[in-house]
Amino acid sequence: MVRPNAGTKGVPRLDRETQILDIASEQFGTHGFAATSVATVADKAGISKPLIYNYFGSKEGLYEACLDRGGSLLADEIERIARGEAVGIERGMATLAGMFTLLEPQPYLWRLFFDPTAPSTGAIADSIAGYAERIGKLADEGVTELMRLAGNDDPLDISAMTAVWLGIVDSLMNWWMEHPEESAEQMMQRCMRLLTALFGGDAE
Amino acid sequence: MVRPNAGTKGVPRLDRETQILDIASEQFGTHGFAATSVATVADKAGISKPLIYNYFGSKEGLYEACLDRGGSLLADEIERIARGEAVGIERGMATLAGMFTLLEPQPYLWRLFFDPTAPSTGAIADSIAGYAERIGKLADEGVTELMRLAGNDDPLDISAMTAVWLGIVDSLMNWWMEHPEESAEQMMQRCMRLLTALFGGDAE
DNA sequence: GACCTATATGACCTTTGGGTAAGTTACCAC
DNA sequence: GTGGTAACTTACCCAAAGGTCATATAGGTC
Repeated sequence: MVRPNAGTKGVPRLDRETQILDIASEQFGTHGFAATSVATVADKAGISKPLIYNYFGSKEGLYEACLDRGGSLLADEIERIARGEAVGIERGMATLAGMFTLLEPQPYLWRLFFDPTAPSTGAIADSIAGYAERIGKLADEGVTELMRLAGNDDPLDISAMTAVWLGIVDSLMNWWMEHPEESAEQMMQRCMRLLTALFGGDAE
Repeated sequence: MVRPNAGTKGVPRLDRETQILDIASEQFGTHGFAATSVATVADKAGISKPLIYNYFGSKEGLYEACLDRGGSLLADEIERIARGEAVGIERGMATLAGMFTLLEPQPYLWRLFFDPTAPSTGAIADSIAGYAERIGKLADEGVTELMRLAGNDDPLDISAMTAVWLGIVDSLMNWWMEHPEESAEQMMQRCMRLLTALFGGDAE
């Protein structure tokens, strides 16, 4: 039968891989791992399924490549902010600002690391755990410092507060994805206003 | 072939339905809608798949029945608390206390309403939206009042703050499910300590 | 021109899960 | 005793999705 582009020197592999990962990241990040099919990614990339399997080995391999690409961006940025001088809530706001800016062109990137339908064992789980550890470690540091300032060093309290902080970030990201017309700058200003509403003027 | 319980007057239908919903709620709430199969629910209930389809019509019908049963519990409790006199953060803490108590025997109930793998159109989506509206409406009332006290009546800010509040609740529920040894009372005390850590003594 | 490799495809296989067909029989009413 | 119904089952169907097989050929090297 006719095979449209078989036997062609098409797109160089590295370019094609980047294109595939752009589309796959958006699909996985928007719909979740389980609800995204390799066939859909291939369709949207204008290629065939076997090519994706040739390059990435499996659906999990594809997801892992997406994580590796996006995770470095995310974790590097959060680590960069953590090296700053901000502490406590100020550090939290700085982290949010950096993430809004980073994620503005690709807000779905966040969801790659917080997807309940991603595999919970194997390479993907290990990769997610690795990035979550990097991200959570910094969150934990920031939270531990804030809790220490408040005189609380209970490990379970710190763990719960870290979970709450990540839950706040997650809900803001989700709200933002439901309001894509809001810019990163507007989101940051909104966060400052919410902070002020909660703490009054001393958040300044 | 042998059909073990075919042709028996087994369990009265209402009793069997309750049993099925207990198991289905736990499976859906623990694994999510998509990752829960009707076959698994049947296995754990010790019955066959066709019986579930006979009683509930479809997988979506089964989920909807779970939502209807659990949603009334959740929404009724939150509405009961909302009729109290507490305002602002005090009301939020009262809501948490009520929910911890309600959910202690069945923490997965929360997840039925916050499952990204549940269908986003059709009857289930409508049902979830209905309960989410009841729950979110109360959250929105509480948040609107808090924001008004702070001098902020921007609708988008209120919407974002409501999302943050629900994100906090969601992250606490998830943390709790990862620490099932903690009692509802301990969770409430922990929340008070986290609150104190953030606001200092005036949260008392 | 021959050979090799890179880039690519349609067709196919297998498994899984939503759902149904056809059938069984205990219990109850008449 | 007969008929009807409720509660129930095994076997089966179909579609979808993960993944593979066999094949095509443009372009580059020798």
